[in-house]
Amino acid sequence: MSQLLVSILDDEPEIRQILSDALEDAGFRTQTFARATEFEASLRKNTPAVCLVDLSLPDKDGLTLVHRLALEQGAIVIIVSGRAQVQDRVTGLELGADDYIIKPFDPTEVVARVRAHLRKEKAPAQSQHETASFNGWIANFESYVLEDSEGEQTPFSHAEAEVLRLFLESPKRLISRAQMQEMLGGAAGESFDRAMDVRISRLRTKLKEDPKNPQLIKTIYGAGYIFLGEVDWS
Amino acid sequence: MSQLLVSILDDEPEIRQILSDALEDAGFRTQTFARATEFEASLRKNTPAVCLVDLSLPDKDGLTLVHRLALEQGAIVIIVSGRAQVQDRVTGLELGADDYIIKPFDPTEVVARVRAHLRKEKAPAQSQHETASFNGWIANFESYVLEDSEGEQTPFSHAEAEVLRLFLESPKRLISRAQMQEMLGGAAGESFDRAMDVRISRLRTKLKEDPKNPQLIKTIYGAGYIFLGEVDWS
DNA sequence: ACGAGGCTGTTACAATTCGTAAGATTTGAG
DNA sequence: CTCAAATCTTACGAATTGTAACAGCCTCGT
Repeated sequence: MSQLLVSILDDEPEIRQILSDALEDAGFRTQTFARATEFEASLRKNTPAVCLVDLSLPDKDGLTLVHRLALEQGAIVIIVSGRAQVQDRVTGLELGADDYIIKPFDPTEVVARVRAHLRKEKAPAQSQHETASFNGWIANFESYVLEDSEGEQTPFSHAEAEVLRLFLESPKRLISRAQMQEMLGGAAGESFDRAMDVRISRLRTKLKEDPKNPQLIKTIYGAGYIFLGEVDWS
Repeated sequence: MSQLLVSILDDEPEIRQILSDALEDAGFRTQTFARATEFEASLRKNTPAVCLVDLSLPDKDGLTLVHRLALEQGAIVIIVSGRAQVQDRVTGLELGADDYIIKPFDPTEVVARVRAHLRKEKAPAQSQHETASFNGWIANFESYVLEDSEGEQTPFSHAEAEVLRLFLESPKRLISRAQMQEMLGGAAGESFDRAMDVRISRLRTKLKEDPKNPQLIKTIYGAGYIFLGEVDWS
């Protein structure tokens, strides 16, 4: 159940089918939409890891949609379009798309490109930062020590560090369990979810979170977690 | 503001010139190399932000170079190749390249793609307005907390947030059940109505509404709901 | 080798969320 | 006023998440 979700927005049923089949064969979960309004509705529920969007939509301007998705929500957006002019591609990319694939396309290549973008998101630049401060805390990833505003120090483990780093690298963004699994290289399965629960629980304890009302690590029922906090790497 | 460095590795002088010109016009600094060994030597001194690499090199296997650069060093690598087969592209991307541009290319598009990859690397999140105040209440959609005029805080759930956000985005306007279903991506059917009733009921409780005479969420019998209230997003 | 201690996943159970069902209540037409 | 439809509320249960307890594993120092 925890595979990465790819949303496909295209008005042609055939295209939807081809993309959906190829991506599911490659191990992704997919959602398809024929119209932008449906797609936007789904965004309130699920956060897809990647969005494949056709620009020629019946009910909305695709470019503004891409712009909102990519720049405001930070999603990975790949335009799949029949418009092959260089100018189209350039404006698409400048408005925030991460890639621009021209129809007709080869499904294999689409899958490869989706994977390439996901890989990059997972391993952003050589993370040479080793300490981060947030809301009075200082996390040191060299010494594996967490220091609170009074200077009291608590060590944290490697497993805790993985989760904490994930949160600190993407604050104020919903992180689904599937994304965690992807980024932490967890083996698929039911047990991963429980293990992640436990890791987060232990991390919350060290961060002195009130279990009833956590301030930093928020749970979104049925969706994932959000790390709130003003993070400052140094 | 120091300019970003782009390294270009290609055995054809013309190509090097075209790419270098286009990128420098776009505000980048460039370094060009004809052979892989020179390029590798330069890596020890400078760390380019992006590498444009041709695969058909005289002195080395381009693919292993790409692999080392992208996966081990975490650099942004864009392959620029004359080999247009889908298979070439797929293996290039799978070995770690972030993009694959086919010759002949349009320099404008290359620049746009370079920019797109750089943008993604450094601009992960950008959240829009997250709090709204109305009639003495403050709703915070980051922390999922509702605060009344006395400062008392009540958490609200994700499902409640969806409804509340819908109301706050369209105050003083009739919202029909059909619209809610559309916006919230609910499955059609009788059961959706009941579920929405319950959500609204719970929301009303948290807003301390008098069931007999609600001030904020008004029911329009047979039509839908209206949210009254002076909403102010910030 | 041995045992202490820490780390981590697993299991079992508690707590929370949220939709569904069912009965109560309200609304508005006739 | 009467009644049917629409809506509200409460209670319950399935799914999801939290956490305590346990066990296996690894790393130490002795």
